Amino acid sequence: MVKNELATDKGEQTRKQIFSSALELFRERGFDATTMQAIAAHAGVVKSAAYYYFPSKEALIQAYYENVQTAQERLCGELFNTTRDLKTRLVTALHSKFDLTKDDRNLLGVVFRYTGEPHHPLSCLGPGTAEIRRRSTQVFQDAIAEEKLPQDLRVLLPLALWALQMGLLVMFLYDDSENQQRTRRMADGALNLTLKLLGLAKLAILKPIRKAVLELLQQAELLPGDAL
Amino acid sequence: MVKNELATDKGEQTRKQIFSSALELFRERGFDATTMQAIAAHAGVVKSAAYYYFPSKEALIQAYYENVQTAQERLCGELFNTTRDLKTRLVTALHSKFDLTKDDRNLLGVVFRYTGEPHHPLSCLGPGTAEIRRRSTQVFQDAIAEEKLPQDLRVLLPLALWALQMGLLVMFLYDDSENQQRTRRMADGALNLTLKLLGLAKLAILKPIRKAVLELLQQAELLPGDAL
DNA sequence: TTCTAGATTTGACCACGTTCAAATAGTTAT
DNA sequence: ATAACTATTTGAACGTGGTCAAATCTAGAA
Repeated sequence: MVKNELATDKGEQTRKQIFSSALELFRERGFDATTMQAIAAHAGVVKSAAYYYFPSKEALIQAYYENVQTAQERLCGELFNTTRDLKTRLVTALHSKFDLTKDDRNLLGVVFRYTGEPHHPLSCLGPGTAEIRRRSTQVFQDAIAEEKLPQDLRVLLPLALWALQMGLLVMFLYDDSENQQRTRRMADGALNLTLKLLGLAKLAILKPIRKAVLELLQQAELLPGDAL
Repeated sequence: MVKNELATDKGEQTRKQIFSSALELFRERGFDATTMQAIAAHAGVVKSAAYYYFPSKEALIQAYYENVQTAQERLCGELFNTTRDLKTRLVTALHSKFDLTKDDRNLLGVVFRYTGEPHHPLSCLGPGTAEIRRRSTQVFQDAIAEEKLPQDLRVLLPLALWALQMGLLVMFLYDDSENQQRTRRMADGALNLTLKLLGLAKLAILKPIRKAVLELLQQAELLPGDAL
């Protein structure tokens, strides 16, 4: 995302210093209460050095989220190699993101800051974040890869699951129940429901519904490329 | 929301001046490019006067959104008095918000800025905005008021429609099609689908699904008070 | 070694959102 | 009219995110 092009070894070190200082301070004091000056000082550099590596304070959060995504891919990748059970796969896909971020909910919230501003480079639905969105969706695509499914569902499901995850993530941020049990139960419930509906999807009576949904999403340009 | 308690007449005038100056400049230059200094100057006061009436720059957007909400309530209220047709009512409820904000999409986006930060006073899902959320939901409650519906749906539907509206609003912000046709078609399609599903809801085979959904939302504390 | 081009680091600086204590205007009671 | 109290207005100041041109460092070529 930022300065990930080839950099000098020393540069890479500095970048890591700044990043981990930022994380530490964000966790300790919260995002807004942490100044770039403090981050830089903690990393042993001057403020403008931080801006050499990260274009903005929020970009540090973006980098954090990319790390989380990478970790999720690793976790899920391992599990997908060892079990073929669809439900286990999906449950893991969802819960892994919760597990990875449960202690950083205040950081995570910042990811959503520019949701409503399409032109902002960090808009979580904008073109600037398309790649990480693709990766996020890919996890679900991998999760259902082994299933026998009609082609349309093969496209639709990962998208729907990604959307579900986004929604649950917001819920996760607001969830004040112990260890966010509420959100986790919701995730499980939503998955069960999805699987149940998946079983029902072939029913004749639901055929027109399913077709209608698909057409709707198609004309909304939500299906193929990266409209959203 | 802000300083709506009794104020002097002159104070009220000043407040209006500042608010309309803000709107004008936001529309002209965009939210971020407009400085509080500029707003105040345009309103003929000094910068800190603006802060006497609005606690932050974003609070001006909040005030804008409240105005939109009020306008929607008026529009829908009128229509609900003249037609009993459910679809017309729901279509109006959705489209009115689009119509009212179509020229202010860049302003509208700011409303979502603190979606991921529950403790921020302007978090669009937080306690600080509960009242406007209630009003927003009330419109849909009014829209379906005349229908014969089981009690659970009477609670569930307005909530679902409010959520639909929020989702569509985000889509609306990203929609670069002429006059946001795409989002509008999506809204109509989603409504059709909802009505179709409503017709199907009594079907025996769907009974367990419906029950499952309800239980899920219940345990997520999404139904009654203002958990979210 | 010296030169050069690029990567990195620096400190000075700016713009803007926000705060605040003090000044002023308005209103009400005596 | 005066005093007392509140609502409003003001200007000065602060902190922070971000920019920039210049300085320094690094590594390879001559």
